[in-house]
Parts: sequence; structure tokens; C-alpha cells
Amino acid sequence: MRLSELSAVSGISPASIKFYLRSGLLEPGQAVHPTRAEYGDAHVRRLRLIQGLRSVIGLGLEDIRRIIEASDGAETSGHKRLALLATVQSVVLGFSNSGTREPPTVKELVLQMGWPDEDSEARAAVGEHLAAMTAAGVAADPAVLVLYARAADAIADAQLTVTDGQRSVEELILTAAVGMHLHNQLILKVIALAQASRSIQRYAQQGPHTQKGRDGDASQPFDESD
Amino acid sequence: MRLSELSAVSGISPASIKFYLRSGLLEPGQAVHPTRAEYGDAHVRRLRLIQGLRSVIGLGLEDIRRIIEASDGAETSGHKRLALLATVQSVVLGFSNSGTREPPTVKELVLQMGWPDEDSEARAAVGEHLAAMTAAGVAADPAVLVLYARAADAIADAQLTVTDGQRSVEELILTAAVGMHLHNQLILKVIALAQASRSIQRYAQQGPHTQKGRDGDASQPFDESD
DNA sequence: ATATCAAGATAGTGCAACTATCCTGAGCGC
DNA sequence: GCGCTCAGGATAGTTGCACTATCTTGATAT
Repeated sequence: MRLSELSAVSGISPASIKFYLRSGLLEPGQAVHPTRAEYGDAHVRRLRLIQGLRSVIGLGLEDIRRIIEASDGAETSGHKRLALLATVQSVVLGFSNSGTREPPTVKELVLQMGWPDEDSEARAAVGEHLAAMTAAGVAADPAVLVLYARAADAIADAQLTVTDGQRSVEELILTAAVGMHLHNQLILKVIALAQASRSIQRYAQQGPHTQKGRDGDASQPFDESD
Repeated sequence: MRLSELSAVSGISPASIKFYLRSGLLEPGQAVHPTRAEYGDAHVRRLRLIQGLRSVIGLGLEDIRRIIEASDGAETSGHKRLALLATVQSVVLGFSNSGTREPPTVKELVLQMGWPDEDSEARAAVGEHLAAMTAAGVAADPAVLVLYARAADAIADAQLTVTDGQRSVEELILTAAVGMHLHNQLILKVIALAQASRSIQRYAQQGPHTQKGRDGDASQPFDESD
């Protein structure tokens, strides 16, 4: 198909497609003439990947390119997919690995969860982040960490099962990244809900709160609009 | 103090301060003359808040303004702080509330967690997000949701205790937002670690995996520096 | 009285992600 | 065969955001 058709199929403007071509995010397509190139299904998938990573996760084109580069030749074996997933994680989460040494909490966590006690970028990232949080004065409670890990473990397995069934690398990446992102957002919102719930429980005694009349305290008619 | 001193104290360039003034993020300060204005401690705090929300969480100025607007007059009582925290959540997490009706899972979760069965933006957001995930084909398992909720519950309480002790509204917001953000990042990284761990366990049998989850790709010599 | 410095306004910068325009050259009709 | 039109490729412009630099005006100090 031609660029214009590719545009029609993918829903991305020809101008943007050209832009992606220029940026090296999309391969040039089989050039049948100096002025005519043929695009295939791989291009459609690639565009979908780019679009998905941008719109859903909000990745920049630079990050997307890194993922795409890592995806080259990863169709084949399971362990190559593994490597690819690691890269996706690394890019999506912005791993830096600035060489902090791992807090003991991490090893404890790994052992407690029955995870293989191996180095990985993700593990280093967890260690670093814990250190950073401690440094920022918002140290994470190890008990909370275990709760996180249990939740994480549950979704990790589910995610892997889903990603296992993907046909193309593009779908693999998209499923992994989008799934990760959506779960993350979900957790955040659950935390928000937990905080809201806890707040209500805490402040119900102190001040009147409007909605459901959990307490009959009507001493001060506060305006709670924001 | 003058603008220049405010700049010196806060470490933000006079130009940026002016920009914030124009944007309405910072109040104009007591104008003693048409050409001289007096800034106070509140301005310093406000600037710190803006800076923190931008640099740590990466919020846009528009979002920051929404938070700031919500913070006006929230110094006083506990339940106003509650409302403020809700706004902070709403902005940081980008709540939209487009009117999806809540999946039954949410009420079950709330009951199971012993949270007050009340409406809130956070609750609506959870409901919507679950619906969205289902729609996207990555439905969240209720069992997983409970795991999330347990983790969320644990940190919510801790977070609230921390935020309770804050002196100024600005510190309150910053603590809440930064804490939330850091926990978010932590969870993501733990998920990444879980996935990496699970992957290793899965693929260890199928293919050779090399220490770091990567191997030298023989087919194409692409540069894998990151 | 004027030099100077601060406050306010206006316009410019840099980056990211497009988007619009132009140019060239191929295929097709006449 | 010749030009018209349209696709592909390159170049430059646009938009949005967050500043940043400059310019103007007017008050305070000398």
C-alpha cells in the first residue's frame, strides 16, 4: 500500500507518517520507484505501536525509538522477548541505575516473595528508589513493600500470560506497556480511594462532613466546594 | 522583601517569578508603590510548592494553579484539608469522571476493606478505570484488586499521618503529592521487578537466559547503549 | 535633578511533535 | 510526445509550554 493508504488504514495523518519516517521510527518501506514506495502490514503494526505508546502512556518519540530498536529481531525466542520486556520496563519507567548500593530491604523482599535472587535492572531500580525515598524523608515501610510486592506478583503473572499469547512483537510491547500503565494507574486510584476513605474515617469526628450524614454534627455549615 | 530578594531566597529566577505572577500562580505581593512591591514568607512557600510540584512530579502550571486555587483558605480545619487533598489527588492523577457507572467490583472492594461506603471522586475514578481496563481487554482481577487495596490502605494511613503534621498548606500539598508520586514510582518498579522475576522463572526452562536478561544479538549489530 | 534599579509588559527562545508547503518526478490522458 | 495531476521526499513553519530577555516607566537615593 502507499503512504496515503497507510495513513487511511492507521488513522495517522500522512504528514505525521512522514515525520515518523524521517525520525527513523518507521522503516522507509519498499521503494518501487524513486517516487513510489510500498508499505505493508508491518508498517501498520508499527504505527499502532507508536500511537499506542504515545497516546496511552505518553511516551516521547525518543523513548519509543529506544523500544523499537530493542524490538528488532525479538520475535523469535522466549528469552529474547524477556530481554525486550526488560527494555520496555526500563524505558517506560525511566530506569537510570546511578549506582546506589541496594538497601537490605530488597533482598529480604526478594527472598520473602520467592523470587529468584538475581540482579536485574528492575531490582536495581527498586533499590535506588527506596534509597531515594528514604533520602527524601518518605521512607517506605518494609511491610508496605511486601504488600506492594504481593500485588505486583499477582499482576506480573497475569501480564506474562497475556503477553505470551501475543502474535507480533508490536502487540507484545503494547500489551506489556499498556497493561503495566493501566495497572499502575489503577493502583494509584485505589490509593486515592484508600486515602479518601481513611480521611473520612479520621476527620469524621473532628469536623462535619457533608455527604451521607455519618455523624449528626451540624455545628458549622462549611462550604466544601473546590 | 522585593522580587529580587524573593528570587535569591527561593532560587527561582526573577524572570520566572514574574512569569508566575503573570500566570496567576503567585499573588502580586503588597504593592507599596506602583514600582515597588513587598513579598513575604507566603510567597516563598508558594514558590517552593510550585517548584516541587513541577520538578518532582512534573505537573504543568495549569495543574499547579488548580491545586493552588483549591488550597486557598484550606489552612483551617481538618475537613477542608481533606477536600484539598482530594483535589490534589484529582489533579495529580488526572481524574476525569466522565460518568461511567460504577462496576459492582468497587462496592465489593469498599465493603471488604471496611472503607466507608461513600461516593468520592477517587471512587468514581477507580470505577471508571476498571471499566476502561475491561474495555481495553486488560480487565483487572478482583482478587488482584484486593491486593492493591491492602497495599493502598497501608500507605494511605501512613501518608495521612505524615500530612497531618504539616505546618503550612503548601507543605501539606507537597508532602501529599510527593509522597503519592514516590509511592507510585515505587510500585511501578516493584511490578517491574515482579515481572522480571516471574519471567525468569518462566523462561528459565525454555531458553538460555544470560545473567542480565540480555544477550548479544548475533543477527544485527545494533547499539544497545542506554 | 538625575542616575539607578525595580516592577511590569512585550516579545523572543528552545524543545517536542507535528503540519503545511514546495519540489521533483512518474503515470496517464490527450 | 507533452503536459497535468498526484505521490513521495525534503524544508520550513506552527503550536503549546515554560520560561527568558529586553524595553519602558517611574520612584528613591544622592
